[in-house]
Amino acid sequence: MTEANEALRIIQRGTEEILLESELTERLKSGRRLRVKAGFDPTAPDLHLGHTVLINKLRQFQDLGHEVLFLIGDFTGMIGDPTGKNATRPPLTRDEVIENARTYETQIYRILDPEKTLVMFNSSWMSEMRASDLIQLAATHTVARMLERDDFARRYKSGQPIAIHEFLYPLIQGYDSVAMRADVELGGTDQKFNLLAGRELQKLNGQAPQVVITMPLLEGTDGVNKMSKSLGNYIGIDESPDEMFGKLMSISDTLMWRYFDLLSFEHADKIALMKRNVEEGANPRDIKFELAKEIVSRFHGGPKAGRDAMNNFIARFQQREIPSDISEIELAGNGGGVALSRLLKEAGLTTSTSEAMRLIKQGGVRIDGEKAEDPALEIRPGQAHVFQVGKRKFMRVRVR
RNA sequence: GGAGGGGUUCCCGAGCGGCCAAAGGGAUCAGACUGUAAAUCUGACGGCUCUGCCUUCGGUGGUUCGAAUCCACCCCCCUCCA
Repeated sequence: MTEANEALRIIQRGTEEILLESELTERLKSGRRLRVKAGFDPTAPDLHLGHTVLINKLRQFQDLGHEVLFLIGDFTGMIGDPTGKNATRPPLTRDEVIENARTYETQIYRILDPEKTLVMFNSSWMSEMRASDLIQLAATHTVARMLERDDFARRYKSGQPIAIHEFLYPLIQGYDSVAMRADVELGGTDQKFNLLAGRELQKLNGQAPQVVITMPLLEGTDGVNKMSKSLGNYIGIDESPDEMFGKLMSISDTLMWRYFDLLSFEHADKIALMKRNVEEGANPRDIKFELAKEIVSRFHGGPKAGRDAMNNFIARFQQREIPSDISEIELAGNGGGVALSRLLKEAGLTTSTSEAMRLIKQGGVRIDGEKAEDPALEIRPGQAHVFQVGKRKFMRVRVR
């Protein structure tokens, strides 16, 4: 087996699709240092496990000696995207973009090798582009072709608005590949159309078309939608070990295997063995512990972090202990005490006093481990108490 | 420019003068059950100084004792025609 074939095997693992594989093999054989592109939005510098599926793949390219071009789509980000119902997102300022980019860097270098990473901004070529250039770019694709894109097609059919500039996004993204002279571009499966636009534009510009690699989208903790910050079903790579561990434990048994496939670095054979064990009666929870430990260890400095998180988890949920590292705040009582419902709101444990009252009525609030029943209960100044809302929200509060 | 349809609470979507803080579903949250699983069941799901009060149904103004529901103007979206 030649070296290139070995490299191909590594790259293939976990991918959804490689277009065209023959081209990739060819380039790997050339022995050149390949330019591997991946684009990111400048808006959400909060990377979660879903992103890491792709970033891990980038890392593998680096390990094989190639260079990663980490593209921040600040040009498109500055235009702002007025689609969807969620109130027009205000365009980002130059400073915000730079700030976000910096946050990206601190986060991606937990996975990527800085020595083999080049961070680029598409504004550096897009802001040079003149209107006539842009029109030329737009002329390369037809409306019918654009409407082939799955989400455009769906929105068009169901009567949802599509703004004209949205047609430009795939073109700009494709043009980025031209400007960057990308050999390979990675993206989620939902990016396929845009990635292919890159190939066409490169061909039109006399470049060899980039190899397109799509990665599966990781489902969020709900097991249904893809992991995303806005859906609140994500596990951020910056979250505390306990938080991360807990969220991983809360995924369903079925979803757990998906996470193994897409996130674990364990050998495929070992994963298969675990699967067999569960089928033969092993408690899936224990397998999930392994997953949670691996992930927490990866992002929190080694196996000890994983073990600690697991021990905390067991203490807190299996033995129902109150966690030891609760944050503490002081509230000003105006003269006397503070009504319980109000205190919960001010401490940020609930979003409104109405919600606090409801939760108390439903038995979801505890004070120092004792169930609270009366929303009007006055909390007197002086001693601090531990307030608990639901299973996981704790806070120590002292009334002044 | 013309014709038609539409904008309802986080999302989808019913309501079309009082019984509407607004059906139903989803999401979410709490409780039970558990492995903090998932599934299931129960309850909640605008705000507040909470047996009551206040603010909401694209916007503004009007009709009415009373408007999400009627009228006028405006804004936005979709479809068809040009």
